Amino acid sequence: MDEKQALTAFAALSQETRLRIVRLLVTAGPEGMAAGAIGEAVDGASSSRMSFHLSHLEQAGLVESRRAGRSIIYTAALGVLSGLIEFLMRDCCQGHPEVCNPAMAALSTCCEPTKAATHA
Amino acid sequence: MDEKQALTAFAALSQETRLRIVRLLVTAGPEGMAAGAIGEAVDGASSSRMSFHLSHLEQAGLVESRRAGRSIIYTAALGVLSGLIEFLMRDCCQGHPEVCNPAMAALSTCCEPTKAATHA
DNA sequence: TCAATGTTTCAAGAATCATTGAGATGATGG
DNA sequence: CCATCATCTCAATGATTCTTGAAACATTGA
Repeated sequence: MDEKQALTAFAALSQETRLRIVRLLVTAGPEGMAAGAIGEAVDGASSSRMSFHLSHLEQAGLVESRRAGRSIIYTAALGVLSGLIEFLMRDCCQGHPEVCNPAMAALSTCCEPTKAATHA
Repeated sequence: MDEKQALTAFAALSQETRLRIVRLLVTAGPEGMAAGAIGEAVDGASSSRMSFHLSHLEQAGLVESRRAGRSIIYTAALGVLSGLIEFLMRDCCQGHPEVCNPAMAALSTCCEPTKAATHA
């Protein structure tokens, strides 16, 4: 994740509808959701508006799509999301563990403390 | 950190000059940097442009300012930054440790594995 | 092949955001 | 008090982004 990708990802996440889409898709897991279902769940938004935001997110690399019959199924790109977190943290932690440590504490509320993590 | 704050923070970080300012200030640490010095370091930008971006960042809560003589010194708001990371992670990890674990590994490159972190 | 369904594409208009330059404000030293 | 320095504010302009509605495209079932 370089600066340019991070910029694009931040821009994608800085819009209410898109942020909600991403959150929804992350919780939806690997099966993902059809564009229409996302629209209903998120906003009651028109199909063209949803399509606009979904393709914006796809350009930014935050979601992926596949066709299933007439529907197009979107899934969250978990790898890119964690890359963004990494980017933020790498930048923020340089000699300032007071940034990382609260983040680490937050992580431990949903992941087992992976103390096996190797120093890259 | 609620959705609205996160949205504002993402918007603030989605602009090249502002993202660079934040990175610069984080590495500058608690002493911070004067507006003029930030401008030179980041961009060679005009003073009014710098002021625009700095106050945008301040509104978003990502930086703080204090006056010192004629200069105004800006510092990164580390707490808000880690709050944003937390927000991203809380949302992204729900039942999907494949998002958190790489982030955790990344963290461990700059922070000691804080396995003492308590489950909130 | 036809009609229906789910989604995308396109063009136009409204809204928001970034940059510029001029001028205002506030602090300092002589 | 005046000149200077550092920064901010404001209004105008240009650029980008979001929304809307109409039309196109792709897939399915009859």
